[in-house]
Parts: sequence; C-alpha cells; structure tokens
Amino acid sequence: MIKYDICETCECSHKDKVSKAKSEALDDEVIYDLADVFKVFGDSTRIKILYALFNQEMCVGDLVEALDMTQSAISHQLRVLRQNDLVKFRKEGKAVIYSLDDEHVSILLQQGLCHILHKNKYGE
Amino acid sequence: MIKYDICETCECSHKDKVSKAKSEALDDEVIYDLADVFKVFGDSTRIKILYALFNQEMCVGDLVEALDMTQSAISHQLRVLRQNDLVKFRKEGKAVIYSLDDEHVSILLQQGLCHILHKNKYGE
DNA sequence: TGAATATATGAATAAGTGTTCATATATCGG
DNA sequence: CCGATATATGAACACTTATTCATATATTCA
Repeated sequence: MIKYDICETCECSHKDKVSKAKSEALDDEVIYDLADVFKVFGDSTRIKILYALFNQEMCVGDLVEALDMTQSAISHQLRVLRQNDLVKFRKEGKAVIYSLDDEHVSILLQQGLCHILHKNKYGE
Repeated sequence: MIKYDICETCECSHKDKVSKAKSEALDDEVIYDLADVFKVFGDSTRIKILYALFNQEMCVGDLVEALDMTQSAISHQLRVLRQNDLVKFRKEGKAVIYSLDDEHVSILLQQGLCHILHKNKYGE
C-alpha cells in the first residue's frame, strides 16, 4: 500500500488530516448502527409505510390497502421496522395497530424530505 | 385480494384511514428519491467517509489511509456520494479534495447519530 | 517525452435484500 | 371446537450492491 505522508504537489497537511480523522472517528459499533438505521429508511416500501404512519396510526390491513401491496410484503417490512425500533404496535382484537416509535423517526423523515426538496427538482 | 372496508372487531375507521393515507401520500418520485438518499447513507464505508469529511475536507489518499481501505473501494464509494450530491470536490494538482456538499448532509448525519444515541446503548 | 503519483472505472464475484408463495399462528363469533 | 379473519413467517428466487483486481486517465516533474 502506498503511503501518502508527504506530498509536495498540494498543500494539504496529510499527516495532520489523517491522524485527526483517525482520532475523531466514531466507534465501529456506532458506525454500523448508524448505517443500519439509514439502511432501514432506504427502501421505498418502508418509506411509504413510515410516511403513512407519520400522519396516523394504522393497522396492517389498512396499510395493505393504502399502499396496494400484498399483506405478506407489508408484514415483512413491518417486521424490519419493528426490529429497528422505528415503529411500535398494540393489539386490538385481531388487528395489530402500528405507529411511529418516537419523534426521532419523524424528524429523520422530515430532514430527508427537506434535503431532497432543497434540490428544487420538484417545486414551482 | 381481501378487502378490509368493514371491520367490526376493532374501532379503527378503516375507510377513513385508508383514504386519508392515499390522499396524503407523497408522489412516487419523491418516495424513490427519499429512499435513495437514505440508501446512500446506509453503508458503513460511506458513513465513515461522510463523517471524516464532516470534520474536514480531505483528498482521496487521505481517506484511503484514514479508513484503512483500498483506493479502489474508496473511489467507488466517492462516486456514489458524488452522484447523489452528498459531496463536492475540487482538483488541486494531482489530488482531488472532497468535502460535504451542503449542510443538509451534516444535519442528516447528526440526526441519525442523535437517533441511535438516544437509545442509550452507548452512553454514560 | 517518459516515469511516477493520484484518482477513476469496468468487470467479476460474493453477499445482501425485497417480494412472492405457501403456510403458520392468533383471535373472535357461533 | 370450528370456521373466518388478521397477521406473521420461512423458503425460494430475482435483483441489487460492495469489494477486489486489473487497468485507464490525468497531472506533475525531470
């Protein structure tokens, strides 16, 4: 592996930057958890579910009809959302009613929206 | 496909909820763009790169050494970040120096961090 | 121009992921 | 208990994706 300790062609102080980056790096565990959270948001079906639940709590059957997908597909994705603590649920008779777990989820959703809308591809 | 228009066993007003969800749903294009942005954040290598650039601008070689990965792997991921407008770059001699594209990126990073730290797995 | 450095990229492969299909579990009414 | 409804889940398959290897492009210096 080539070393980049010295470089005369640009003024970046490589050693400084590299050691700064290394010392300030996040723990691997944090990195993986962070990537995992974003990974869960990174699927259109799950985004649709989360956005629907952002507006109101809904049972599985409602989501199936609202998103026009199979019950199995919705259920599988709800499991992913559950396992990552992005949604919570309660049982009411035969129905299982889902809602967003905490406000962090809606904040992330909103920030994501804000980010893409800022690129003014859609507006005006 | 089974219809869930009427349900006597729980008090959720399904028709209302379903039609509300349908009418308030985001455009498909927005959904896919949103999922794509999160997808880009959803990889540990890219998170490491973004977090390093969150603290300071860096050239490719610096990132290679700081993250202890091959130049090719870093370069491929920088391309993904570039194509999704999460990083910008300038050339300086032979070096290409990368930095975060706008503050939306750091806000999303911070919100993600905030979300996982809030689950107090790591703290105190 | 030629050698060396810095970065980018195409192809291939291995690992991961979302949906479907079939089936299982759970709850309620009769 | 039995049938119907509501949800969950395992296996299989198609598709995507991250890394590696080899190589290409670009820039600087002699």
